[in-house]
Amino acid sequence: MTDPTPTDAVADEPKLTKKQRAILEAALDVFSERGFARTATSEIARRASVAEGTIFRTWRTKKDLLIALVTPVILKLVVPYFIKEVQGVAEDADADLPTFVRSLYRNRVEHVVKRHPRAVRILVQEIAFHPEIQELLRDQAMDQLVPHLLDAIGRYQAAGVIAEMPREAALRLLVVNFAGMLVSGYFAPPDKDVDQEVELDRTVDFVVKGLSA
Amino acid sequence: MTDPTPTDAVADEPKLTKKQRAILEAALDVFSERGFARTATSEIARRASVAEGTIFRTWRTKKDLLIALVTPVILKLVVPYFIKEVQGVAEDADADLPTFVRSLYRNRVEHVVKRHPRAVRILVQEIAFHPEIQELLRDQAMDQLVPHLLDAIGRYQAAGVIAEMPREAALRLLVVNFAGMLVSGYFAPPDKDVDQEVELDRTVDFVVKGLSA
Amino acid sequence: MTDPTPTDAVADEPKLTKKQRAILEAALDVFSERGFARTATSEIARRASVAEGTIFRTWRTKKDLLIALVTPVILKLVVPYFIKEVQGVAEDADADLPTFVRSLYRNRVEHVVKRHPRAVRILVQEIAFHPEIQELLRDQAMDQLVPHLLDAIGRYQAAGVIAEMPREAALRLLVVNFAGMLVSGYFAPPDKDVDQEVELDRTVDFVVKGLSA
Amino acid sequence: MTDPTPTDAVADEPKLTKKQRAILEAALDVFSERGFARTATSEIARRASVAEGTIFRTWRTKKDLLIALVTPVILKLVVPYFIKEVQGVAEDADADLPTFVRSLYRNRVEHVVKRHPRAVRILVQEIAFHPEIQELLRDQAMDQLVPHLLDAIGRYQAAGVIAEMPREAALRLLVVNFAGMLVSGYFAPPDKDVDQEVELDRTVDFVVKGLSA
DNA sequence: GATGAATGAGTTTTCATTCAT
DNA sequence: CATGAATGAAAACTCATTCAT
Repeated sequence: MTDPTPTDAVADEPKLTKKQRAILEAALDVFSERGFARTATSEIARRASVAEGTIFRTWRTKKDLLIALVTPVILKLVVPYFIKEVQGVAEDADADLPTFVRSLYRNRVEHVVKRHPRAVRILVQEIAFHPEIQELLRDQAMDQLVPHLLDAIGRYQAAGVIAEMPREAALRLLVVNFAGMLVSGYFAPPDKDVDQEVELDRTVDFVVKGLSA
Repeated sequence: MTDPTPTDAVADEPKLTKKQRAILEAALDVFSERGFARTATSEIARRASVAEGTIFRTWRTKKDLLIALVTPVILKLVVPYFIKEVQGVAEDADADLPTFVRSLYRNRVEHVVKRHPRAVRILVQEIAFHPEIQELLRDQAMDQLVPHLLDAIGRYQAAGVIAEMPREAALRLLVVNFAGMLVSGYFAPPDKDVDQEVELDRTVDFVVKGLSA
Repeated sequence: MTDPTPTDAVADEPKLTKKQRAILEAALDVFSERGFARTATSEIARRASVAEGTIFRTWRTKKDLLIALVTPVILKLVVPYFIKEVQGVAEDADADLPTFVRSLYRNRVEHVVKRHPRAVRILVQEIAFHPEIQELLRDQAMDQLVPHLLDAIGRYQAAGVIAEMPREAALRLLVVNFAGMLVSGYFAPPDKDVDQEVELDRTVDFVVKGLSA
Repeated sequence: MTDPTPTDAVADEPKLTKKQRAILEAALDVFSERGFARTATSEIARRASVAEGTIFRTWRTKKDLLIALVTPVILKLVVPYFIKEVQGVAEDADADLPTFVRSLYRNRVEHVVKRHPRAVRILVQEIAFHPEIQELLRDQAMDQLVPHLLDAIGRYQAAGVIAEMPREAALRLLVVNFAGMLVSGYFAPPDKDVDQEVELDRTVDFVVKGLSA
């Protein structure tokens, strides 16, 4: 909405020179295309039209560059839009499950995945190999987002809308189907929004029915 | 059940010397731990207690070794046990959806994922970067498995057991939740089978309800 | 005695801005700690709280900075206090050897080594690799100090106080034991002046006896 | 005497290929000429007529190469010939001080410094900057050689041959003048053995007189 | 004068692959 | 078949120096 060109928000970062921004932008491209380990810093420099040494003035190692790309996405994945949703549900006891799930999914998709598709891809690919990133995600996402979602699930179970099962199990199903929606986006060519809208509806419908008591 | 030591079936391969087997076994370990691109062939040689050059007598390049690891899993993912299931359904029109989904999931889990966990992990990580593997998966899995599954889905829709939606959409939901089950296994510590059994039941239940008309 | 804070006399240099002084001071630290070749100019800038480029406004190269540090010490090592001593001996034929050696050692120690310990250390470490510095030392020290000392030794030999041997050999023994005194100061912890005083006496005694006829 | 070509005993090392030996030999040259930090591994490779990567197959880092050069010298500096000397003195209470000092100096010179001049030079230059080497020298030399020498000094003091002073002070004078002898060898061109023989005699004479009661 | 971003040549190190033994 | 020393191309990173602001 604010940003009409859905792009990885390299532009967000403050106090970066043009060249530094170009480096981030290039790294985003190459890391997501070829993977972190397969990418040479010389390639990044080439694409950013920058001397190779320039990269290392700002980021001391190649890995620092990776983390600089991935950290803002992790933060955005969780923090800003989240509060409203769950609080909305918390305050409005009537908010029904489909609305909750749809707004949860849609916000993540619109604010994170559509804007930072390359960074999300890098995150998914590299998280298995970088303890620092795992930690970051755990600290940020797990300790912030997860408790709130578990609470919400608990409330829906109390209201008889979600079937009896460990709340963690329900959360897993919720998350997996969200991830599946995204991943299918990677495989399918990035065509019309219509499709994605329909896909969103269908997935929400599926999840709500699947969880129902 | 059949195989008491659930291990990646390096042993299955015929006509391999001890050293070759050791190399495959070591590569399986290291590739799955550190990723293909991050793994040095010298490390594989070290773990296999083999000279560095020995690897290249059997596999001309490092990539050949990767493909040698991943190919059998792709084949096993699809071919042998599959036929019965879907044919069973095909012949027995009464076979209900829960039974179908459960047997589908369970077979995959037991015959592929439990036996070849490292190879599956490598496959998931590397498929994005290796056209050869993508092609292999497409040729084998997609052209074999997918049509059968789409047929089955179509039959269930005709019988009113699965809601109206593109069969591909239903397939995606089916697959994503299967994958989600596995992935959660990677994160959670590999504890008791009971849990996994319960998880399987729950997932099957969820999927069946979610797909229901 | 004259200078209560025994420090490398960066402060002596005239016409230097605060920043320039800070740079010299920082370079003195780092060069003596890590050696010239191992020291990055950026590290000097950091320690001097100065921009990286600032160093090169005053000294065109890193090597110029080294020479700027080392030159004054070389000059002080020789010129100012020396005249009196040897001239005293020259005029006062009665001056005995112990007094001569003691005053020679003490002056060097007090006026050079105590005040410029880091610069002396740098000089010792780097002289082997920089022809410019060797030349400087030869021009200044060798051509000034050495002839005077050889003369004095000759006089003591004529007076029968120093044994027959080439004057250069006697000079070497004199210098080596002076250097040894200093070097042992580097190894031992820098404790009380008393010790050093005793060490001085002992070394003088040793040298005088050793040289005696 | 035993070894007609006084060379750094790279040849001593067992189980090294020709190329590995060439690398050590080249490193010995370049390190001693230009200093460790100023030497590029590419230069070593060039002089050894070897690919740069070859260096790192045997020594994991440039520093490992340095230590490989310096370690044997440290060991030889202390261990093998030492026993006889001091034990000779221990058993033969009549052994006079000049004989002891001369044999001590001569053995070190002949077995270490003449054979490993470049390695000794490297050792002297680099020891200040490498804790590993300091430790090695402390462990080997200090804990082995020093106590024995202090004992010997004590005995000579008891016999009234060495003046009263802390035994450590006498040791320092002994060592410093030994080192001075060597160092002067570095400055003077390496000419005839005769000179060095005379120099040795003179230094021994000087030290013995200097230490005398 | 001062700054610090930028450079690019150079440095150490890695590693898949080859090949003589 | 197996070995492991050797290669060389490429990788990540360093750093003295320049120059626009």
